[in-house]
Amino acid sequence: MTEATDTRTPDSRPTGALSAQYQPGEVEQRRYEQWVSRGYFKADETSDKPPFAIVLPPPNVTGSLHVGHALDHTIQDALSRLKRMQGFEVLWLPGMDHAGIATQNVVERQLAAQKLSRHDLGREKFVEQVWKWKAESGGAILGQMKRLGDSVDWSRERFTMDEGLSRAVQTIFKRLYDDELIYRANRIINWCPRCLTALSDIEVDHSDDDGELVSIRYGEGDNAIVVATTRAETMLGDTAVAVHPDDERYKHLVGTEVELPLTGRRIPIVADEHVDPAFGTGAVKVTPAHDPNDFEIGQRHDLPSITIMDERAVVTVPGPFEGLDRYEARPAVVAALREQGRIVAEKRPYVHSVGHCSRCKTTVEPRLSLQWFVNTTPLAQAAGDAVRDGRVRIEPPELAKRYFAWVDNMHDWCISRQLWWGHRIPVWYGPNGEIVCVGPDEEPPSGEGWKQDEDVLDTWFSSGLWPFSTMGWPEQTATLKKFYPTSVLVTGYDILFFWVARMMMFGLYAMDGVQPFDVVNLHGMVRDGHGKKMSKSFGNVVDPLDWIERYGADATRFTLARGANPGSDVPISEEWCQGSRNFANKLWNATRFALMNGATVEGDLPAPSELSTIDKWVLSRLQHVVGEVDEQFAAYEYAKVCDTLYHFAWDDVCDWYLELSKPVLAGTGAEAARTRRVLGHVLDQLLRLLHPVMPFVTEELWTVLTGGETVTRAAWPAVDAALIDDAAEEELAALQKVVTEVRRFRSDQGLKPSQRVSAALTGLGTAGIDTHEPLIRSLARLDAPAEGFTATATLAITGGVTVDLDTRGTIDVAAERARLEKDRAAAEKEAAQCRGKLGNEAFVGKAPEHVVAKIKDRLATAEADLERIAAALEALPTA
RNA sequence: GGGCGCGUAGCUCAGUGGGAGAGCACUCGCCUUACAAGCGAGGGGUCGUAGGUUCGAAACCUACCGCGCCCA
Repeated sequence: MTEATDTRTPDSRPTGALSAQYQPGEVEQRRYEQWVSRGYFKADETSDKPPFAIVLPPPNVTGSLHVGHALDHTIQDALSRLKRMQGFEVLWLPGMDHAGIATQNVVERQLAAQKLSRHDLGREKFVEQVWKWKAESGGAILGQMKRLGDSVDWSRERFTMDEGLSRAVQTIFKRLYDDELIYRANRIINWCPRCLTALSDIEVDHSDDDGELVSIRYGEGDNAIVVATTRAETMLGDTAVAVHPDDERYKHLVGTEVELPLTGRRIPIVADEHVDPAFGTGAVKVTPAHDPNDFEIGQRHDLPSITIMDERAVVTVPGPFEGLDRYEARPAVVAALREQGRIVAEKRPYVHSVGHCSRCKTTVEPRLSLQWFVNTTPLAQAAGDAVRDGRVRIEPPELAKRYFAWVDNMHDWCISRQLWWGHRIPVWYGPNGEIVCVGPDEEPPSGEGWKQDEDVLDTWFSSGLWPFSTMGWPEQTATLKKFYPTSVLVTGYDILFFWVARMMMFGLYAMDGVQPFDVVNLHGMVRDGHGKKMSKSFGNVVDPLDWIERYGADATRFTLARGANPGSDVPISEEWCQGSRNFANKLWNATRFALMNGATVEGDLPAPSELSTIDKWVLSRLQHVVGEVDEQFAAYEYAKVCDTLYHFAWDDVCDWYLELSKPVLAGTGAEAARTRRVLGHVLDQLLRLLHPVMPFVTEELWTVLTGGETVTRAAWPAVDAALIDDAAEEELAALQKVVTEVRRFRSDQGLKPSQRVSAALTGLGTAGIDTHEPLIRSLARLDAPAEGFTATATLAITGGVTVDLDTRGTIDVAAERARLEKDRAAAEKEAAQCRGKLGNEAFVGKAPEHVVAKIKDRLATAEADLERIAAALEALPTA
């Protein structure tokens, strides 16, 4: 891999030629190490430059770099590199999340392999074990980020469980507690019977699963009432039957009691607005301890709650079902009811929405238990207002609707987890029922009978503090002063609620109303080349490291960025990555060609008055491109940035400018010198523009081309309006038109590129391109008319140029006729369309003047074309 | 059930009132002295359907059909 590029020392101008192909592997590793060791990514809070800060969404310590990270990081890195070049003091702060349940599960699985549970070790030993795991196998992703080229400040790496962040967690917990925004209550919460912990609403994934719907008759005769349920076993904990108050069918039963089968208990029939009379029989069983809706009904009607299962979802009610798991108890209960003739109807399969633990996929069990909650009402209000009043901008703006839908209807947040890995809740319970919340600088109460709460906090509690806890909060650090609020938060729209809303709530609360970031830039999910979700079972998962290995980090990044249209998902495929690799190679070869031809960045750029039209044209195009890229970056339009640069580099620079410049570069005079300077300038600027997205190849080429130390710190190109030259652009368009038309003729005639053809060109002056005749001849492979020149074909080109060609009698008349007929059809269609519009009085009367003028122009062009085509057809020998 | 979004070339997507575009794929011709990971040329779309607004609709409005996502 190294033999390709090792002909020069890393920092100097080339001592030999660049290889014919770009080999990313060696370049990437060498450049990355150099960047870090030279401190290019270090942020300086004492700098006078304006700040630009991004905090990296902390990946899980258990994670490895997947393609979603690759997209997220590519965007953040592009922004960071752009801003560095634009003269900002950039902080991109890396770190990791301790990922409570996920990490604990990893270590528990390891223990299970040795037939051990965490309880065998005990809390202290277990947590020690987790730390050990973290030290040995955690954080693999950090090394992988380097492969991608992430320009993070490694000296500031943080971990949500490190000392400083733990202090931040305790500080904010205490504040919220003292402000009565944290409370403890017996509530129904989502419970994972496998992880044995509470889950917040967002840690539950819903899916439509096959189940059963069983209709059960409670009571006898006229008093009988039928209820339907997908979870028959919970009937053991029913404490009422509810019907809608206006439901005529049951009016006579409201207020009466009915016997609950299998238990002998008598339960009331209550009326509640919440019941949907149209669903099933219109009567529902009420199990307050095992269903969130039923819990609400229970509260309203003051019903008792009977817990019938333990934390592992095993039935605890004394009797025949005791000791059965919920899935064993369900058929057992149904069988017992059937024996009593109480099963009225059964529907299997019955598809309904079922909640699953987002970590282990186990079906969650709603469970009544004592947990800690955050009262989100005031916090969510502030989080919504910050976006409503424009202090925080969500990009793309359409996604703000989703954000509002969430923050404006937020439930209180269950923050306690029955885990051992995480921030332990800083609350102590005394022997006489005292409850003390301990702040970071306070000593916990000691003495007989005091015990700390056993639970830890939800992982998102600490990651919600990330934008300021990582900068040293609660201390008033220089870093916070310089870099808070952060500039942009880049993340996928899937964690808008998980994380963004939490950071908004905590940031505004902890930082006296100052938002944690000015802009939230949301991107989509990475999908395969057919827009399908990537999944292991489908076998379409892309490993970014694999692509980096085979195609290079730049190609991988370019592919991702090129697909990143605002608000929509990002499809990628290996073919497209190959295309990106090809693009990197194109840049490599263009630079190689330029160096071989003496391109330089020494000295001032010649004044436009001294330059050829070709040079003026490419400089003019460059100005437009710089302006477009600036606008596109400012609008977070990464796909468009890539597209603009791809076309400028490939079409304008490589296909036209380099080709047009070859004859000049072959010379040695002053004109050649000027073109070498322009070529050097254009490539220098192009490599700068591409650096944010393709950092490695641009660094390698730019340092070789310019002799500069690094492009990472080179100034971002600025538009020079004096170099915009409409006349040069028009002239080039006319030139391109002639060349393209001749090429088309040659191709249609089956003339090989090696076959020179004599031709006479007329009308170049009319088109304003008479000075370019030699260029046209070289690009279109046309020789000057020799003695005995006889035109066998005539090309009449829009703009007034005529090319008479002597094909030495080999003209394919049929092909030429077909070509001309096609052109005529197109021109006729165009002319008819224009005449139609201009003949429409309403159009001429109501359309804006410039639109009408444009149509008139088009008609004139089409008519002139028709005339020329007719003449050419006329002149064609009859077959 | 509630909300949001999307249907444009074979595939993936830009285009949001005034000549249907890109990348890839495809066809043809080329080892033209930077690059075959390349060069040149070309074919291909009644812009989901039906109405409406407008001088003019792929774009705006309404309905419908199909697909996706989020929430319950």
